Amino acid sequence: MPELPEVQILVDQLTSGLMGARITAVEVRDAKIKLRRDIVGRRVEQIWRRGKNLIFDLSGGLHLLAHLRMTGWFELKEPKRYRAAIRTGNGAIYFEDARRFGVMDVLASSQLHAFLAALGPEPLSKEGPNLSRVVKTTRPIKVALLDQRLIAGIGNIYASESLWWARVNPRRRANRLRVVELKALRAGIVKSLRKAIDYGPRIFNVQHFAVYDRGGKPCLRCRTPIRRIVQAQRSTFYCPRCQR
DNA sequence: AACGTACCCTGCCGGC
DNA sequence: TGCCGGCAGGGTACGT
Repeated sequence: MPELPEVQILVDQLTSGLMGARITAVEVRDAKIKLRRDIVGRRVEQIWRRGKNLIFDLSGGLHLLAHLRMTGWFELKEPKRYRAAIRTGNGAIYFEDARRFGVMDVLASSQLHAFLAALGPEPLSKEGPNLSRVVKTTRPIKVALLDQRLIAGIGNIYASESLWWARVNPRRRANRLRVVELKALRAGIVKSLRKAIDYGPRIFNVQHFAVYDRGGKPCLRCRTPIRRIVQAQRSTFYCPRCQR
């Protein structure tokens, strides 16, 4: 599930339960997970995210980097099944991940920064979404928004959502967007991401998408049926009337 | 550079 | 009720 908003919500949840905790043990239940044991004994100093990556800063200059991919999540209470657990003085976090695509790694600071440097800008930075890399490609704007090197944190859901808010057609070539459209897109990205984050943990109990997974249903602005197309082998949803 | 395909896995859903 | 194909919000590797 997790794109930028879901990862941010998870960061907020984990921060309240884990900040300052000392890691006392590591349990790996899935051999696909390779987790260095030398994180044991270290303290969790900060939890944050970059794009869709979740980062635990540990004492002594190590970082636990996790990418949840399709189905990964961290739970504070023990789920039926989990791939790994990190135990602390007053509890544990469990890495749950049905499809087992998620990855975790322990990195030194220099390695972490090298990895993160390859990602595009943060859409929710103070300056707002920087589309300077996005507009250099001839690919359709929807496809460009999914490229984490061009802008970080937007996935298949929020790419469609952002374009709907911006009233931009997902098939438009990224490098052909006009200044007004880019301005609308920057606002649309912020709108869709912030709106999602504002739900907090309730996000999983509400259907809050404007277009995603609403093929055939009426557009919330003009009642025109939402259209589903496939771009780069993935579903795109948009309103053919609002998004010319 | 862009596009298509295959792959990594499992769970769920609709159709029969 | 049970089976089965198709599909899924992520990303990488490869060939054209």
